[in-house]
Amino acid sequence: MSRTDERYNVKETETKWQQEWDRRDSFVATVDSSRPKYYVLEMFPYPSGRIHMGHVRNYALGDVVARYKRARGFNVLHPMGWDAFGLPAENAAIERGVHPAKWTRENIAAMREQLKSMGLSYDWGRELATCEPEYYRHEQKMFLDFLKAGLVYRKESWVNWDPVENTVLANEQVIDGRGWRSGALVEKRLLSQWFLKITAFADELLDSLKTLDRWPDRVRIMQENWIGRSEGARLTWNLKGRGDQLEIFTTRPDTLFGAAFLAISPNHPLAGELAAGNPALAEFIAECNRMGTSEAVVEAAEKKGMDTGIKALHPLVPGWELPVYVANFVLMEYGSGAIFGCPAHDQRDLDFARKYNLSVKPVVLPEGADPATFQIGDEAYSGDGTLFNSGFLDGLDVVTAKARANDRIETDGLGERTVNWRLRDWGVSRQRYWGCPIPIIHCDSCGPVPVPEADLPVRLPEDVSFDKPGNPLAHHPTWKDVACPCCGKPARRETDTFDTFFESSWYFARYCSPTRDDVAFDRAAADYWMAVDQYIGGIEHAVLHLLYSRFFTRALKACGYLGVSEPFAGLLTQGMVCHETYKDEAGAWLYPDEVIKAEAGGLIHAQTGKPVSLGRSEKMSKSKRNVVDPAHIIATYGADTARLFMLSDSPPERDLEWTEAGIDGAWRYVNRLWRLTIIAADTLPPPGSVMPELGDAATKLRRMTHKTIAAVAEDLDRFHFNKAVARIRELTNALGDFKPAAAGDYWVLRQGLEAAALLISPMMPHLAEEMWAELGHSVPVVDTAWPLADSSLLVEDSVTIAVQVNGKLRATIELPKDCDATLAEQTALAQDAVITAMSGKAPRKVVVVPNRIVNVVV
RNA sequence: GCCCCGGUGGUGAAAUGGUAGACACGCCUGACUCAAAAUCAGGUGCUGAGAGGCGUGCUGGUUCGAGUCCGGCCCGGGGCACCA
Repeated sequence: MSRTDERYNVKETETKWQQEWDRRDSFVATVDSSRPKYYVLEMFPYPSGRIHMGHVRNYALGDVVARYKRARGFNVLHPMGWDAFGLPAENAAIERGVHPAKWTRENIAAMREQLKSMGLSYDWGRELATCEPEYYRHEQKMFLDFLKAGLVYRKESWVNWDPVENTVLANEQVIDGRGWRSGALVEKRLLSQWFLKITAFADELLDSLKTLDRWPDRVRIMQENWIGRSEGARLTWNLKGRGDQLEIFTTRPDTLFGAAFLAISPNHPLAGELAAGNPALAEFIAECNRMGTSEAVVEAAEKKGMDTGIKALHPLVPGWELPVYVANFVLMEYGSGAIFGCPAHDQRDLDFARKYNLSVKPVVLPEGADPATFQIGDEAYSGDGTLFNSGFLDGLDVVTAKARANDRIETDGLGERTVNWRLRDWGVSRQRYWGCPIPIIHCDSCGPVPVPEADLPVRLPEDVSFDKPGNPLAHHPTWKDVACPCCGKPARRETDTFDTFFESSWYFARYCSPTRDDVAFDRAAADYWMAVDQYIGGIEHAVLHLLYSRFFTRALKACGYLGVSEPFAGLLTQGMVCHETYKDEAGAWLYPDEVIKAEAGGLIHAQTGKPVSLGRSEKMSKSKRNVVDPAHIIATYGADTARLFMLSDSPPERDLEWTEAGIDGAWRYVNRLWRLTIIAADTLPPPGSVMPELGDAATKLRRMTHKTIAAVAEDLDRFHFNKAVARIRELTNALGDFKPAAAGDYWVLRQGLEAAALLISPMMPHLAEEMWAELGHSVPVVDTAWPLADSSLLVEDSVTIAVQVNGKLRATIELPKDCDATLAEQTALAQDAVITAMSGKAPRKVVVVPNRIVNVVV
């Protein structure tokens, strides 16, 4: 059998190199202050049972960065672990009777094996799982330290309550206002819960966004909007016939003379008080409270209100009385839970005013409008203009009017300027079992008391049952019974656990010293490795996870744990992996491998032969069955093929469409590179031999090789992985077309193949190793430096310049690089096509952009 | 509802305001083969016989020149604080 008939044995090759990297400890990271460090991190997975294509994409991206930086001489830290607490484990326990701990640990074991088959360059010695006491003991300590530092407090807050299951529901478990399992109408309930003072860092979290110059702009904008700093005023209104007052927050004090009503949140204390003597109002508030706690639901609901009958007295105009409404769109969490409405200049207020027949008085006149006739129709006017109908504010622009109104509010003692934040403190209590126990003991005499540090960790008991609804920790027979650490009397443990965002807010730092039992972080290791140089994960985490981590890092710094403020210096957000959807005649979703193409065209069911309808491409999800199992793809085509496809077609930020054709194409490329290598291997001069004299074709190929080396590095530096792959494919095509004859040809061919192997190695590490070995190298790619381009081979001496007439392309001309503009202009004007297009007219203007374009304007 | 992002050939996509469609998939034609697969060679935005014309979701603007910048809209996606 000739070598050209040899098949690339994927399984054998991939296993062989994975074992070899393992044997060499290639990816074990150690602190080495003599080398520049580079910390690459992909968002760790929730151990749901099997890896999905989203994981494959995320980890393929991370591995390219890790291997590339490694080859470029960085001391790379690239760890992996498990975000192992969470609701799905409890759902599995309820639905299938498996203990969350068992379910989670088995899932981790299965997924670890799947990840290992991908050939990722992880330092597996640093693996962690957040559900183990060795991990969560440290966050219990952190919580107690935050408590000491004044960053923790307790307050009442609303939860979704399922009255049938007697359980708190997550927002995703509330569907159309009903519990997902019970179907019962959900109620809001107040519970006493623990909060972290993220708002103490609001200013800093906002300002520091500016320093995160390697984050996508859109993520920074989203965080900025989420934090939501707004300048305005607190303003007190007297209530007619009552001794008390109502405090509102407004960002538009300039529109005070256009006020039509006041509105308070259904959860405002005043609303509660009034409801006591007003059954209709009580029912309205109850209706609002049936909406659940989700802001999306509240905001999307029809805007409704109810007049309380109370009148508020306008603070600037004596005798002016305004109605006070309870309105479902006013959030108790924002500002003071009360607003004034100016319908003319706020769309939501306008809709409300039209609905309840309230007056609409414009007070800001757009430029050019006539004050005598200007009216508000269906659209509120929120732009700039000149104040009118506004007493002492008349004639001012909006910015000045705001300042003047605020001055008046302050001098008259009606209120004061204030900065309000949309950001709310982080409620971390969860009434769940599968999470980290909150290290607090409740004593009737002493109140909430921290668990003494010597008693940490508070371990999650594993002998629990899920037979009864509610939190198993709460009805465990003995676990919660303890003596009060202060007074020794019988007391109860806190049965709430932490929000699982708690664990993911510091795991990145734990990787620096994952085996230290005594402390969360070895300070020297954390100082060396932190911050994460490149963090990679889904855009869905743009706000919450990333903001909590930024806050947590600051809180840890304040408590002396760490030296950095920002955890992630660089961020890459990847798009989703999508697939077409299929339905059978009955409308049931079908898996892609149940569907085949019919000979007559169209799609049919593989078994039944019945027609299948094709739906649009959507994010892969179990519920729609449009999933492809990575394990199956890796077993069939190998990890390199799967990785290449993930990287080659779409840019990382964009959604990726998974197709059979795409994976086939990647597979063919793997074989093509392999064949190219083995056919040539025996004919080439030995590695490292001196360059012979080169002919024209060889010189051309050599230039292309060097250009590719330069371009790929540039593409990888900017995470343009798809372009890097395209360039390597171009080089591959050139190598395939090249017919070597002279000694120099073979030398250049070797150089080209070696470059191809090294350049593709971050994407397809196994194939690259195999090619490299075939080319006669004994030191593996993993220990070989990244190739460098010879810059003298990158410059061209001539360029193709486009010639336009009135912006339309009419010709292209070949000219020496950086040639004189006059030469470019004259050559352009001499072109037949240009002369024709000018149809005898004289050029009015000629725009010459050196080395690019000549545009003749006639 | 609010915030953010995206929309370019049959498909995934390239393109510092400067030749739209690099690279690939698919398809078509040919070579090899008894045949198929694989492989190799050529073609492939739409339209037109051709010269040419038209083309980056729609619409208006800025510019010598717009996929790229600005305004308005349509469609799709992410997030909205207890999914992770």
